[in-house]
Amino acid sequence: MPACLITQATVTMPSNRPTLKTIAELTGLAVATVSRALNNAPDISAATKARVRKVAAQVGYLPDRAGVRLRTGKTNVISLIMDQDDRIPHFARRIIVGISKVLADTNYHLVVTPQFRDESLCTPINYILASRSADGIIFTHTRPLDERIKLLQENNIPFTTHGRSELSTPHSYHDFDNRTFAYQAALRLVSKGRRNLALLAPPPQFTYHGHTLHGFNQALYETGSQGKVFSEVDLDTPVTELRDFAKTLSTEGSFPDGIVSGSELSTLALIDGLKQAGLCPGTDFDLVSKQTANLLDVVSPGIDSLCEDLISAGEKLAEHLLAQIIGADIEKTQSISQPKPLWRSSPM
Amino acid sequence: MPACLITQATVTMPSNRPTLKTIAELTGLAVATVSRALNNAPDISAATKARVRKVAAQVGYLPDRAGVRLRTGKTNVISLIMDQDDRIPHFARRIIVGISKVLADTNYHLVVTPQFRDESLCTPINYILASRSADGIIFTHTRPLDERIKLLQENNIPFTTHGRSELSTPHSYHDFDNRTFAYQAALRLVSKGRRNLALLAPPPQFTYHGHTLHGFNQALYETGSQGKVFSEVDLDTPVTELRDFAKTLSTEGSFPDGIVSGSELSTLALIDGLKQAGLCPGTDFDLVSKQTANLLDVVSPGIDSLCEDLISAGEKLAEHLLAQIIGADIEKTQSISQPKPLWRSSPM
DNA sequence: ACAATAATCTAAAACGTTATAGATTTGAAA
DNA sequence: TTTCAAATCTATAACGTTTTAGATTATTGT
Repeated sequence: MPACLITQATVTMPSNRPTLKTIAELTGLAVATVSRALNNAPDISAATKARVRKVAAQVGYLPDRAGVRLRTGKTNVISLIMDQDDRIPHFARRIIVGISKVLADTNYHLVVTPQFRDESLCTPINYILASRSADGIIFTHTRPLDERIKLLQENNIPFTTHGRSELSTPHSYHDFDNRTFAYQAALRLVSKGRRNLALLAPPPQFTYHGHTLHGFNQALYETGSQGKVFSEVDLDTPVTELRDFAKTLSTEGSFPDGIVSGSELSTLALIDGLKQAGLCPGTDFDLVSKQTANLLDVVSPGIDSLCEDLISAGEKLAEHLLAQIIGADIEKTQSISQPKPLWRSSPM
Repeated sequence: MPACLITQATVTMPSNRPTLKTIAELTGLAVATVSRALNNAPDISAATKARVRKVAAQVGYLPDRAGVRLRTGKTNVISLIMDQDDRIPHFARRIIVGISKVLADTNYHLVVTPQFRDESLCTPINYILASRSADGIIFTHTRPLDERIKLLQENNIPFTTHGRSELSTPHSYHDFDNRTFAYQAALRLVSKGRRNLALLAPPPQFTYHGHTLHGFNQALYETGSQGKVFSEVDLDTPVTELRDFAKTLSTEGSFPDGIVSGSELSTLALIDGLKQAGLCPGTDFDLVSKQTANLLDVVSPGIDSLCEDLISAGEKLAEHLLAQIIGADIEKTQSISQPKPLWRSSPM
């Protein structure tokens, strides 16, 4: 009777998965003892712990996440809020790779919670809070007065952010030093003889907009160079639009001969537009770009760049979060990474 | 006594989260009744159901995932196996965006399970199976005789794959029609007068390697054109190496004047190399590329491309998986998407 | 009016875990 | 030997949910 077989299989499959009970029966101990042994409780003898651990390994015991979670409230989950529409296509992926690397040594799982364009920044976080579905939260694209930070702090849940805020209460973060990036980028252009600089800036709502401008302006000031921030476009401008914008640049009165660009895709778009306008990179203008993937490897002559390592950023974020969960001081869970220069010796 | 406050807060915070019990007390019904009402059981009166649902909404009830999971075994999780080292930097992200879109209407969470380079393809899957931590699994980069498929089928867990296998037992998948892609790409080159074609093929271990070659060769055969598959490089070749390879191409005896490339980053690398060798795209050679992001928007003259929509691929995969979980036929959970041509009218 | 049936609700158990409070054994001090 | 404490283990309850089997009430047919 195949129907009977199927019914039995789907309805009352005994599920041979080993539990604490399995180990308890195998060792003759109580379930509570097995639990305490595996959790290294102080009132269990070393001999018993060893025996329990051996049997647990033999039967391939893995603690049931639902059981633990129900009893303790610990989800063993960390949640990454991922923007569904992101101009930098590899950004989230690299962050995830970094997080995964760190979580691999733990029993934390990473769940990706989407942030949709049409909803409030707080929506995904409110959901996680209401459903208590994560022990900690990571989000990116931090803003100066970020409402998410206040929300998370009020609810007393561990979190860390990619990027800083300007709120007075300290919080965990990892950030790239965009001030230094823009500063060094501008200096590099000046050292190549460029004196009329321009900055393709991040969108103004993000905190690193200010950092970038600060570094750029400081370099201008220190070197006595001219420079401006493109006001018509920013790093969120679609590449085709950016390309078209670059085409019109040369017709302007004070054509910038040195450009600092905060993303490599934007850089490629600018170069393409300027080339179409008949301008040659390396001679008519120079460009220094941030680089977060290897996208600039495919353009010659080589573009000077300063690298932000997003995978290691993901690692830092995960480390900060785990540290917080086990009670570390906020101050120990803050970090800033420095840009790594990749100056090309202009081949050809 | 602040210490006391802290202790109370952390140790015995009453956790005001509403449960079935809350609703039961509020309505005067039994917990079981509330549960059955919310689950729309047939033996609960419509009036009771309405009342329970109203109160549930009022108190903001969300079922506790751990409780459900412990009782039913249903995790409400689907797991995406994500390769940690992927040549196409935005691939996983777009898939995730698509999956998230579909899962947003459900109470499924997406957990990303990393696949590390040094471990077997089966390692992440074995972990998920052993820990029963997902109701369904999605993986990508499918191979002809994919061991993961056999493993998952033996363990009777819903899964779907990006890409097909050549195994005889049918399974759920979503695939891009790479045969048609290569076929149409080659035809396009022929229509532009190119007669000596070359294919930058996918790595041979993946199923779509065969599909791509098939379509390419069919176009050669039908048009009576010459063509070859690059044997020294493939789509997994690092871009710098690919660029160097392209530089040497023109010195060969039979220089290919039409190239089919399966990824846009590879395309950019090839173009850069050929340009450095003094060859001009559009005149000395033509190129048709697959496009999965907007990377080719930043190069002029425009490159003909055929688009694969990875976000909609993610949607399809999620839909297939959810359909399977509620018991759909395998045949209904298979799909193939067609390339969307994006022929440029060669500006400039 | 009575029994049979349908409709609606409920009590209890179970999933796997850990915390609490208590039980038992061991060892040392008196 | 007795007493007390330390060391080690265990029984029980609880986390929130659903399933099962049974209880209660309302409805129907005679």
